Amino acid sequence: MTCLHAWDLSPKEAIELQRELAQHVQLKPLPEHFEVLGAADIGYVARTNQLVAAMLTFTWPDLQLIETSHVVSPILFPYIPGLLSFREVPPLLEAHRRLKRPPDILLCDGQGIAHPRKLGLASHLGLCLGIPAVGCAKKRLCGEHASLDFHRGSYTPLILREEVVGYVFRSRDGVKPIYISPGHLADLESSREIVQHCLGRYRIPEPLRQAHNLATQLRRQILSPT
DNA sequence: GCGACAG
DNA sequence: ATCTTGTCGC
Repeated sequence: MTCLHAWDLSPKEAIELQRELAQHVQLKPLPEHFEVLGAADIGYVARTNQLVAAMLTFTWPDLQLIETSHVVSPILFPYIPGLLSFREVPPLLEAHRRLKRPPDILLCDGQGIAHPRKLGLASHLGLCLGIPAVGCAKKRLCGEHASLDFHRGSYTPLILREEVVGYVFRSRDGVKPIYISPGHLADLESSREIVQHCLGRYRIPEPLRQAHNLATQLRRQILSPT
């Protein structure tokens, strides 16, 4: 496919690339059996203008931590809503490369196909790595949905242009919902199920919460010796 | 033109 | 994303 690894792009070129890459996203049920689940998150170091990419892996289905990897890198692309992946995918690819045992499925902190051009961070990253990826965002980027029941476990479709692109999911009683959408080699139901399986005591699924914790911890490490 | 807008 | 204390509610 066209320039899967093109990162030095103008916003206009990035949008065109998204339209091209979106045609290669495959929606299908996640594999029923696999061994390693990965979780990816990014932290921002304002003073040095750097990103901290963290990737953790866990055993499936018991979610015991296997290993962690991270990379600190300069920011090569600004944050523009809809173009997040061009900022975060490069460092995440490097963090992935540093793992001894790469994950079979990846959970990402951001949207999958619940994106204006059907190519959110999880889709882009999944395509680059050639593995199943699921998007789990804390905020809505696009799409509309009905009101959501108050209780943990309830969900409602996220609809974009007449199409269901994800689920708005209540991970704990009364908390703000999370936005689940398939990234690549995943579908709506299996994406929702895998996230549901990863729920712990907090709003954010445990693997992603731990990835965020590591990124945050590393970020402080960079800021403190100053 | 106005409002919305992942991290 | 990150800056930040107390505070309301389950």
